[in-house]
Amino acid sequence: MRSIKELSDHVRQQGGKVTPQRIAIWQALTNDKTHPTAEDLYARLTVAMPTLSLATLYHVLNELVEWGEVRRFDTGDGHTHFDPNTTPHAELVCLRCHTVIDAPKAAYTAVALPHELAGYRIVTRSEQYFGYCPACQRLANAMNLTSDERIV
Amino acid sequence: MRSIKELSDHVRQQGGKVTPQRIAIWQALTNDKTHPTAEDLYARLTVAMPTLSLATLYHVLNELVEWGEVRRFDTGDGHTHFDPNTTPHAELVCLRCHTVIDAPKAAYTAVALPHELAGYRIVTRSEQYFGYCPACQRLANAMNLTSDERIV
DNA sequence: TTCTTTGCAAATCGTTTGCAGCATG
DNA sequence: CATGCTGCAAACGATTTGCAAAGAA
Repeated sequence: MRSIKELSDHVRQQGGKVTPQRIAIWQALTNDKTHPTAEDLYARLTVAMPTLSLATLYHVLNELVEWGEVRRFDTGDGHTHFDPNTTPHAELVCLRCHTVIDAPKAAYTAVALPHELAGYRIVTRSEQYFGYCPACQRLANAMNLTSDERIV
Repeated sequence: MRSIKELSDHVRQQGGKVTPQRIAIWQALTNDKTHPTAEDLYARLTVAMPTLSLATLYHVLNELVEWGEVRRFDTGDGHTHFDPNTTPHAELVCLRCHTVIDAPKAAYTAVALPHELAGYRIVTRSEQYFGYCPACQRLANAMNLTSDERIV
């Protein structure tokens, strides 16, 4: 995601207005590596800005996604997650408990982002690895043990 | 996604049952490259199996995702899309109209899928490019022209 | 027979929308 | 001041859940 200053310029260029709500949301996302949901951000933001509405938050998030400043992705937990980190990296998502962390650098494609693909003007790229986290693997093992015991 | 036969074996190994509904859904997904939503699949399936319920479809889709046989992803249109294609490829998603197509082969990471990353047992990987499709670019251009005319 | 799965319908809940008042440029 | 933005609350709609009946193994 670009800086608050650059985003402000971008909004004004589009004939839009730089409001305290937009700035607050942009600030909350800056350097955020927690892959927050809208609810996560709302909880954080309302501490300092109690009147902020979820509707406004969604509106600002959606425009950031359309601008390619933030990526939106799905972990299977029924909540949409957002990530302002558009630098080369990949996420690691657990297929059972749906937690997300950034994948080790070695796992990410070093291929440069093309400007154009099949006539599409490319803005950003997203990469996710899906598997089972250490905790869920232990859980699965424990369940197998139980099944074995039942056989005995 | 693995073959119907392999999936049948997998279900039985887990102590599950191979039902006509599961088979029908597996068949519908086999070789599907359209990135269907649950509703898309439901419409297709109920032609031959009118009593199939959406609840069952969602249940079967969710278990396929948990097994790593199918990937679930989000295009921003409010519908979850599914893809049984777990071979190396990437999707191209329009940030404005939310359509999805497979990206050209050249755009996909040639990096082999690791079996393990940060303690996670890796099952599958997903890669998406986000940008603006030709039609939405034309739309944006048309809108800019209108603005210019307004200045005159 | 046993235990999983199905189907129906209702419930859930994340997200969007409409509109009147407000604030930015 | 003109227009875009906000907040509220209601609407929406995709997905999930509970439970009784059905059917694999």
